[in-house]
Amino acid sequence: MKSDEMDAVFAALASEPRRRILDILKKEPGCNVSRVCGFFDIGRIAVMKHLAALESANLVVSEKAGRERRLWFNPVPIHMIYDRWTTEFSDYWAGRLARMKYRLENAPVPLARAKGGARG
Amino acid sequence: MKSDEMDAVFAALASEPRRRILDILKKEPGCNVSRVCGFFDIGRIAVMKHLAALESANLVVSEKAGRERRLWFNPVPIHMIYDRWTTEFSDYWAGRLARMKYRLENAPVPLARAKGGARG
DNA sequence: CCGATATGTCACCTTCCGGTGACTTATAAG
DNA sequence: CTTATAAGTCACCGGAAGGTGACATATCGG
Repeated sequence: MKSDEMDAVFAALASEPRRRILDILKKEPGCNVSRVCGFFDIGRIAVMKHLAALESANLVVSEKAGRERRLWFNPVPIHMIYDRWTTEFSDYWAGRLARMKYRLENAPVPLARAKGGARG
Repeated sequence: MKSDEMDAVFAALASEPRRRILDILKKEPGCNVSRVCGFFDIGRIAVMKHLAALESANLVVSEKAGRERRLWFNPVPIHMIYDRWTTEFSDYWAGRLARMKYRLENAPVPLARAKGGARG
């Protein structure tokens, strides 16, 4: 997966309405654009732009059926990221994570550990 | 994990320079801002803005040590998303994925099945 | 103190994003 | 044909993102 493809996927996911669209398409696979619009207060053009972002990230695929466009959620890009994370962060997931969580969540800005005690 | 926290995490990850910063901090935990800047062609202010985005997503934590600011990668938000995906997409990961991959990767825009075949 | 280094802050610019309305095209239905 | 519906395209606007330089602040070293 190339870097700009990752950009597109993460950017697409970085928006609550777009994540919601994915939920809708999971529940109603093959529904059309108007149907998706029905779940939102924003206008149709805005929804179509969100769909365009999702399609360019390959998180949504569509096919034209008559005058409608039918939409499906595509889990493949998310699965690829998931797989990558499995290997990329396996060290952290096992054991090292506990220490990090201690360091990071309990001691946000603990000034104390400056340099070698060279304080003056 | 709240929705706007997700927004922040995904938005932070939707940028190659910011993902690269995470890689740097994994390899050099505790390094300072200038050190990170050394890996980039863009200016220091731009790097600091990227760091601010990462910190606001809680993907990076820092502590002030003298005149320096030391930086660490925080895997916790990624781990939370990973865990969520495990449950959220487990249906797709198992079996249903194969069918989707067929449908989606071999037939990107298969206009052919529009009206004739009544999809299912 | 004084100079050098590391970082923080501010104003500014350009580009992209998310939203809008107006209009066009394509299909369905009569 | 006509009319209604689904979708696509275009221009526009406000605000946020990503970059810059100039300047301010804090710390280290002598």
